[in-house]
Amino acid sequence: MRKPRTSSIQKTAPVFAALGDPTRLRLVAALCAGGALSIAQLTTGTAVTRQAVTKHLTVLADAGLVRDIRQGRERLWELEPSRLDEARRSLDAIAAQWDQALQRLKSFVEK
Amino acid sequence: MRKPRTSSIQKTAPVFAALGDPTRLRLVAALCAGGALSIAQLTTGTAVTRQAVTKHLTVLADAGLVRDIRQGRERLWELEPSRLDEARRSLDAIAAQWDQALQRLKSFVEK
DNA sequence: GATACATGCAACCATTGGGTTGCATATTAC
DNA sequence: GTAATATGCAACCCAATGGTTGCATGTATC
Repeated sequence: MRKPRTSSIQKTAPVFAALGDPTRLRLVAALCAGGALSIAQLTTGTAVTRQAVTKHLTVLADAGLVRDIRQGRERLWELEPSRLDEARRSLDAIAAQWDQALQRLKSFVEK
Repeated sequence: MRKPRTSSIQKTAPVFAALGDPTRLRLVAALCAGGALSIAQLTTGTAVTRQAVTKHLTVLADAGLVRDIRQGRERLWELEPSRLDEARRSLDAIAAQWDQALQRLKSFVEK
């Protein structure tokens, strides 16, 4: 396994940016739990408008985190498994990198 | 261990937002590798201004990811271990949640 | 004390972002 | 066909963001 270079880690910025909003994070959580959901379903119980939800969904889609499937007059949204898995791996990589830094900091304090 | 509720996961949004910028991600990576660095050090080799770097550092600081220590005429920046560890755990939690969703999606396909 | 270095502060600018409202269009359901 | 539902499109608004430049201030250094 190749040590992650800075440049590759930087490619995760868009994913982080997409997740860096409470509303979008809520949408992802809902899709995690609820499978494929329509815009209307994702809107009910929210403080924001349907249009706002739509916008957030397109942002998530641009980051490759979700995908839409047309079904009749509905537009269902679901998680994008491959990209989500990729993002998950990025998180793991960063977590590992942080772990190293934390180790280093800790050993420095104890020195 | 208590199952993560949506509300608790949403608290990680600011951290994601802070990391959702290539420049800031680069700064975090630099601090991961380089320990405590001055603003000037963090600026050299960058396309942006020293002021821009300063702004990004305050954003990271607001998210609790970095901390500054004054040393003479320099202002050194380093990772905030506790908060970083907390963020790391959040990432792990989300990753676990995603794993569940991925499992569910996969088993659905194979059904 | 004068000079160089590291940073702070403030104003300013253009773009993006999150959100809304209003109206048009497709797709069921009756 | 008509009514109801689900969504699309576009314009608009305001606040936040990422960035700059110019100048002031603190701190070493000689």
